[in-house]
Amino acid sequence: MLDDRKLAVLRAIVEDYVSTNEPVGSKALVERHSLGVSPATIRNDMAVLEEQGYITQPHTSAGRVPTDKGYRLFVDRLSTIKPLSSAERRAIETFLNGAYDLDDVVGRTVRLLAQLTRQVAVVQYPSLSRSSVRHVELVPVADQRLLLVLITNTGRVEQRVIETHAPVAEDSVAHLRALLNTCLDGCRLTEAPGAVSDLPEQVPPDDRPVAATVLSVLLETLVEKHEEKIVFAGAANLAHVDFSQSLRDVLEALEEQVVLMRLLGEAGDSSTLTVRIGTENPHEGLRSTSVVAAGYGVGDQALARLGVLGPTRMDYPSTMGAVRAVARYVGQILAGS
Amino acid sequence: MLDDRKLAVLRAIVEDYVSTNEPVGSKALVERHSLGVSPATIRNDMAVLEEQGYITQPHTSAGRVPTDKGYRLFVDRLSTIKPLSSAERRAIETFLNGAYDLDDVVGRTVRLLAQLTRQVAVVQYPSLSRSSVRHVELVPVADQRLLLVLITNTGRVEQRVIETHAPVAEDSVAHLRALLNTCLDGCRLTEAPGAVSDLPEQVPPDDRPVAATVLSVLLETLVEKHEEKIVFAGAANLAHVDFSQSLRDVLEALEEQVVLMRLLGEAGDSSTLTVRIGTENPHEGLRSTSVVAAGYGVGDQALARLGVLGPTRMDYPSTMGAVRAVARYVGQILAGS
DNA sequence: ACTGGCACTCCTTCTACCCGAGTGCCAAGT
DNA sequence: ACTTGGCACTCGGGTAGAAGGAGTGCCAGT
Repeated sequence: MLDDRKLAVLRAIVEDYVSTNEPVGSKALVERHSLGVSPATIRNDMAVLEEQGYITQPHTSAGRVPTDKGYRLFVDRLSTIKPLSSAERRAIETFLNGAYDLDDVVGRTVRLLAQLTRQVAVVQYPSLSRSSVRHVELVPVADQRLLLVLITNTGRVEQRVIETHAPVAEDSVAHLRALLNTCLDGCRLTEAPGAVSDLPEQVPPDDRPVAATVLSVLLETLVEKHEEKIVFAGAANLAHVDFSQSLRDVLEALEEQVVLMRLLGEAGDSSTLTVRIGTENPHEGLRSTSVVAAGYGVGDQALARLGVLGPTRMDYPSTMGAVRAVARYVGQILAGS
Repeated sequence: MLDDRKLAVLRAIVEDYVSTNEPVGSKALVERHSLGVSPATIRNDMAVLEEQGYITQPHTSAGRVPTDKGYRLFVDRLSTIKPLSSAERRAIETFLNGAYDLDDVVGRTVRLLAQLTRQVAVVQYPSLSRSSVRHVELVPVADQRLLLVLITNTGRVEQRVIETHAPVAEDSVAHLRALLNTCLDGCRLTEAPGAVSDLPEQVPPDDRPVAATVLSVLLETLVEKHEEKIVFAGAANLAHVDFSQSLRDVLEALEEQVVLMRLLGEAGDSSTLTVRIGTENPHEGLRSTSVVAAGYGVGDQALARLGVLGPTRMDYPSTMGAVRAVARYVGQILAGS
């Protein structure tokens, strides 16, 4: 029911609208793209496209604007992901290679992605649940306080202060630390609760209350807090876009971790790009924004996701190219460290 | 040259303009404040105030608006810091008490301050240079990689991955770790370079290259990276303000660490409030914003600063009250942990 | 199936205009 | 010497109408 030319028209409309930010009319269309037919013909096609819900006109006597459904079709069938220029590739490399710890990697990534796409970038920290324990450290920092540091194979370092409610001997701490490392070394975090279940039996009775406290904090850190950390950058890029709704809503949404989490979606297959357009979005205030996201990680397994948020009227091919490239590169960086 | 009534007029103008966001005229002024004189008299006073540069009119036949100089006088001599309501005090307590590590304290603080003032909040992490070492941890995370973790008495945890370029034996690592802790425990970070200067001599010749690498990374972490970390929240609160300049400039400035640092100013005496108004600001894009900042820390010594950024047209007494209260409370929290 | 022509719609821009808030100044009053 | 009421003046903002123009839908012809 949509022949090739109608699809070409839709594609042209999306492209023109994205680049000019103005409703596109039939005349402008034939001038800018060599469609080989007259404006009148295009008008007929447009009428059909509109009837089917792919485009709409802001008011009579204005050009057409793609609807969310139109963008969806464009993304699914009419566009190909645009590879980055070599200059951009080089920028990614030089920018990310200087990073020296996970915080730095994530921080650089989010700024890079924002700059590359001129939109808002969102990066989730590698999820704890898919990581495994590389090392557990237990350090007394005061009379009745221990600091628990957990280092994962993804470079993530979690720290928690533990109140012991009673002084703990150095020896006990050292013993407990050794035990923890024995139980947990290399262990997937999801399997951690099982791995430490019989640990209390191995500590002297006197130390059991402390051990229990430490364990409960440890498990809490792993289970409750897991994959909550997420950052964004490039809010300034929103300023020059005029949103139909208030910019405030978008900024508010961005400051809520929970919303950001849902925005990026489930961590699925590492290499898949997800595009969520306008009303497909879970959050109320983001109805006129789109999100392009991808998982990143080591090998096939996605550790977390990153993506870009912008107006529905965005340059999908380029954005998708940037997101994909950055996701891959971050995966490599993480694999190497 | 400015008698009491003229000062009262200026105060009234600032207050009215802040609350209504509209140029205030002589008639409105006598109606809303009991000044006991006629509009004509006020007009004369206004003319003087304008001549002296405290107020200005956007155009002839409009009311008056305070200038930066006017706000300055208001803040310095015409206003008193407004204490928080008890509800607000309670909010601070309940919100900050749940924090369990430094990241969390800082994160909660910045969100709290943003919410309290309905503006953009900025919080600097406790400076490394004024902290002392509580513990140094050195953990092998791969064949040729060590993770260096540095824990300070302010609860800050710094981590760096170190490439050793050669495999290192467990024993050597343990020895080095012990040495580091002996040298550095309780040591002020500023004195760290001296404290470790003779450390290389104490390690076996075979391990000296590794020790040197570790030390150089350690010192680099302490010296170069120090006090760079800073966060902000509440950007959404900027959206409903209409800036004379573009909102984009402000958002851009906020995303640059360096600018944020200079914004808060030097960490001086812990309890002093600094107010920087409009053009007093160091940064180009922030010429129509004001910053209210305070140091926070344990006791008299300021560890770092926090503050609020908003339009010059802000409610200074309340903002100053909130900043002061939060700074004090964060100091208490840090002292206790 | 495509095309040119044409009438129609309706947004946008421009102009002219009025209204009113607010001012500065002045002369008179205290 | 300050304060006050009166008054003319200025200028921005809002409204109404007109002109302009981009774009459409439809129709009849090829």
